[in-house]
Amino acid sequence: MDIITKYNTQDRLLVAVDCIIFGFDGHQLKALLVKRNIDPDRGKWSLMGGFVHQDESTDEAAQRVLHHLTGLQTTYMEQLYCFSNVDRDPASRVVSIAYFALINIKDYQERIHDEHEARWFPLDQIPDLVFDHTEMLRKAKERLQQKVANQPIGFELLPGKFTLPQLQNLYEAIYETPLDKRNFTRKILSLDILNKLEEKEKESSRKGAFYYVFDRDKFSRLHQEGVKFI
Amino acid sequence: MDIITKYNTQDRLLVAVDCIIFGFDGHQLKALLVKRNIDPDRGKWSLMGGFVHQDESTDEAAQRVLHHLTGLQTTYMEQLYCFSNVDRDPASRVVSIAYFALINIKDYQERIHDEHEARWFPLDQIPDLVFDHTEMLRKAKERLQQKVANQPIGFELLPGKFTLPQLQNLYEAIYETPLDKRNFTRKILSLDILNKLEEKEKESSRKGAFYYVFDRDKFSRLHQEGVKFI
DNA sequence: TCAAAAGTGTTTAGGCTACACCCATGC
DNA sequence: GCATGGGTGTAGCCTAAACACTTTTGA
Repeated sequence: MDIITKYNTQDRLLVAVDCIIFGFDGHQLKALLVKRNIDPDRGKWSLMGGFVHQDESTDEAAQRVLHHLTGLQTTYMEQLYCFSNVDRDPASRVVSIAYFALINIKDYQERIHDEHEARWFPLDQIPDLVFDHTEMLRKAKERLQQKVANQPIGFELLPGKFTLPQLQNLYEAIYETPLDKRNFTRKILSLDILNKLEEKEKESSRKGAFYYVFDRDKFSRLHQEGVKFI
Repeated sequence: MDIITKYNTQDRLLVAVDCIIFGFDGHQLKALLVKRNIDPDRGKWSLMGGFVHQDESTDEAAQRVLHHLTGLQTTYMEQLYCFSNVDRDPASRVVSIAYFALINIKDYQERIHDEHEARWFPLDQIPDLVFDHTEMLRKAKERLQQKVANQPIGFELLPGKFTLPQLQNLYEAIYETPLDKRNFTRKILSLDILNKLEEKEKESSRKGAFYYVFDRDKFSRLHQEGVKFI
């Protein structure tokens, strides 16, 4: 069978991307959802998604979709899983590649609300979602937990400078479990990937907490993979 | 925009699956490759793959492809990653979902050789592969290493009964590093997921090594996820 | 009797966990 | 001066790593 026969007789499918966008407001881990504006299921909450074009990779499609929603270009983004049940979208056969993104919620909160009917939902208050998006979100949360334990991606969810209590809150939110303050501090600082600033954050306490910044150079001097974070 | 307009104006893409099939012969970890029999790159070594049909999920497509090659139905199989670079297949735009499978090499070795131009290659002697299949294999190996440390999937690569030295060989092959025999034995046995048989394997030593079998019931009494194996 | 692989315990070091009090500051 | 959250040290436990000799048996 030659190439024309083989390739041309095959089924062609709609391919989509859906983005699970996580943000952290200092207390809660949240996901960004939009109101779906096409049928079927118009008006239900949904992950942000879109179809993959002929001339772009799924990574590029996911970046395009995220950029369209948030204006962000260089967010941390990672492919999650391909969802392909035949009847996952009742309107048509659509294979969807799910991506998850981590963004710093503060910087983009307002812009998002202005431009789209989008809202941040705490992970324990997610509404019913269209199709298999609930499953996608569940899987994304799982992956985030795994990932954050071994790679310094948690910092993507925080502003450039952050306090140790904020960082601990983030890890507690991701793991859904309280952590010991002294053990947490010791372990993070012992990795030697943070730089302490002179400046203090004074909004959430009278004493104030020192700001730290993540030092990518220091980190890259560790093993690229496999460093245990928490 | 209504559903007809939205869905019908989208690009439709060829979607394929490619299977990274791992086997273990008691000493080496191997991958099953086939000679590609269509253009482009006819005659080059390749992962086993095929196009996804309109009426099947990618999981089903991967099972179909694996079954076609090996006759196996119920192998351990897991989705690996979606590869979607626009020019990954020079003949046409094809999005490929890669799967990796673990099979017991001994039971199926002859059948495979008879029916297809397929061969087992040790992982350190993989030939040039078509398209991005080298990258797929690299990623599969990485995933196997991660996975086998936390879940008892290594047993899928062994016959139903196996000796501790065989099991250790397997882990050494996957991790590409020697392990201490005493520490290995103690750790595996302490998990209490193996049953020792009376019978000994006598081919590879004069003394003989006791056979063990993996006990799925005992295992499922442990946490479903998150047990550290090695 | 020798060669070749199987089987078996102990010691040590490092990391993880649990735990409670003082500090700095704004009101 | 008091309420609030920030910051700090130690001791016990457990797990992981290092390490060498004896056993079995076929040739």
